[in-house]
Amino acid sequence: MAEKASGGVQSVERAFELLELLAQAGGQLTLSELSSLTTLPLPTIHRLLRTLVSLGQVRQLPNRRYSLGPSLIRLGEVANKQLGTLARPHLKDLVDALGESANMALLDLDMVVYVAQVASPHSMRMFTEVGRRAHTHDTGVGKAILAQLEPEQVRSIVTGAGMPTPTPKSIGNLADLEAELGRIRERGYSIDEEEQEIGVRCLAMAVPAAPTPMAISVSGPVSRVDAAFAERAVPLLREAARIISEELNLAS
Amino acid sequence: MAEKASGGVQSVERAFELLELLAQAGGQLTLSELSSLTTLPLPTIHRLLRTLVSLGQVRQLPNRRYSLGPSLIRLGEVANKQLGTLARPHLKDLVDALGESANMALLDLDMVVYVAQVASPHSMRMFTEVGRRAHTHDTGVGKAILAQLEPEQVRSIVTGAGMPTPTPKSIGNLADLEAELGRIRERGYSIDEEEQEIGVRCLAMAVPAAPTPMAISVSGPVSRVDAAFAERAVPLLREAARIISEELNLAS
DNA sequence: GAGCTTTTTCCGTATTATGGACATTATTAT
DNA sequence: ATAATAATGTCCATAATACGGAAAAAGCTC
Repeated sequence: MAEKASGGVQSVERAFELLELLAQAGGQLTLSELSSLTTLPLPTIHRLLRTLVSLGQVRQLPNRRYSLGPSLIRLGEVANKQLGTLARPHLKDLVDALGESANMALLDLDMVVYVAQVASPHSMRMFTEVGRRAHTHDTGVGKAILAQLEPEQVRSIVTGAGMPTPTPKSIGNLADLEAELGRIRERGYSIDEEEQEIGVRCLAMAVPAAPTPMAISVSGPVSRVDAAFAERAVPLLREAARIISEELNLAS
Repeated sequence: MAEKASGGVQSVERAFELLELLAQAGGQLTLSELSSLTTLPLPTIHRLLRTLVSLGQVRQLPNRRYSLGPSLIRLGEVANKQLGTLARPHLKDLVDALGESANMALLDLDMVVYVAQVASPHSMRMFTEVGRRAHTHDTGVGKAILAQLEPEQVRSIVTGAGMPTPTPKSIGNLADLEAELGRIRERGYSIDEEEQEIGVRCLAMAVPAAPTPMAISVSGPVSRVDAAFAERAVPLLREAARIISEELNLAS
């Protein structure tokens, strides 16, 4: 058993390998397709899948294809809440230092979903409901995440979700978006320049080496979130993203 | 190893047992707390958790507590999409038979989230965005789900999420909600009687024996979704819920 | 700093998971 | 409709993994 080098329980590692392959396929795979994507022998794949089916983590369809099962949904939800719990102290640090609302969002298929927010103490402040979904192309967190992905992935995501233009400043086509992502990569952070909502500016940064693409941001009215604010905010965003990354990757 | 009766891979079953315990705890557990909730010996728990930590499915916090890890989020998202895919043909059957929009939602911590919709062919129709979250107390699917839960769970959910009253017909307190849930249990299905939106009525039914609480519904304007409609819709909703339940529980 | 509790590691071995061979089922070609 | 082929599922001897009691290490409380 050649891969016995990680020191973990082999069957558990193999089971999650299969779950990841199903997730990456974005849907369903046959036994043979799984077999072509892994070095595991067919009887081993079959036995592990059968176990996962009996646990509800995988389903076998009438056409014999396998897909991720509904029991993973609740695990994902709780994990999502945990992520918010992890992020909140760091977002609070950002709010304490900068005075504007701080958020965390992660990529959910072809949209971003907000998983944590700490609101600014200002009476006039950005408030983003946790659980709210938004497009990637016209949000700071969305663009920060897209900037980390391969061009084909970016195309697939924005084609899937569409590119509505809620404000005159919204990016509405792929070419402009790709150019903007290039600028984001150079600059190291993204800016939502009133693209989602007139009067609101947002600075965002992806969390490096995250197990699922995610980003953090600070946002507020353009009158406060100006160039001087950006100068103070960017190093703090970078540091918060780094710390979150570190916490996510502890003991791995 | 006394539980070797399921025929599956024991380590995989044990690993998911631990993940479920962490999920049920809603957050974090120590090794000792886990040990008190399972019959597994400490070294076994430790080895399995270490494997899960190395895979990113579990995180160990600086205070040595364990929590669900971020890698489960993406698995949950893909599983969620799969659920929508599974549901859609059955929702379409409902729309074909009844002419009104059909939806599926599931409980996501203390809210419901819509995972699938097939819209009515009418120009005037209910449209619910997939991914949208809503309260449980003022939606048909939410109340159908709550009616399946223990009273303490219901209390916890609606206390956590709050009970806003978007219309004059919305239920705004726990006592009225509990009475309503009693009526739903008797009737076998729930009704959103313009509680979420004036002019809209919704009939919903929980999916029995679902791995995560979920419900399906049909909804439309009160002028069309009347008593005669209900008489036709209820048996079809029940049948669709049964079929979805069956598909979810295949080979388990 | 001592004592107690909890977590982590060790390691001999019992038992499980393995995977090649083969059986069964489904699909495709004729 | 039938035969051939491909894919899936099962069997079982055995290799090697995962097990769990014991002990060591680490953390917490007083």
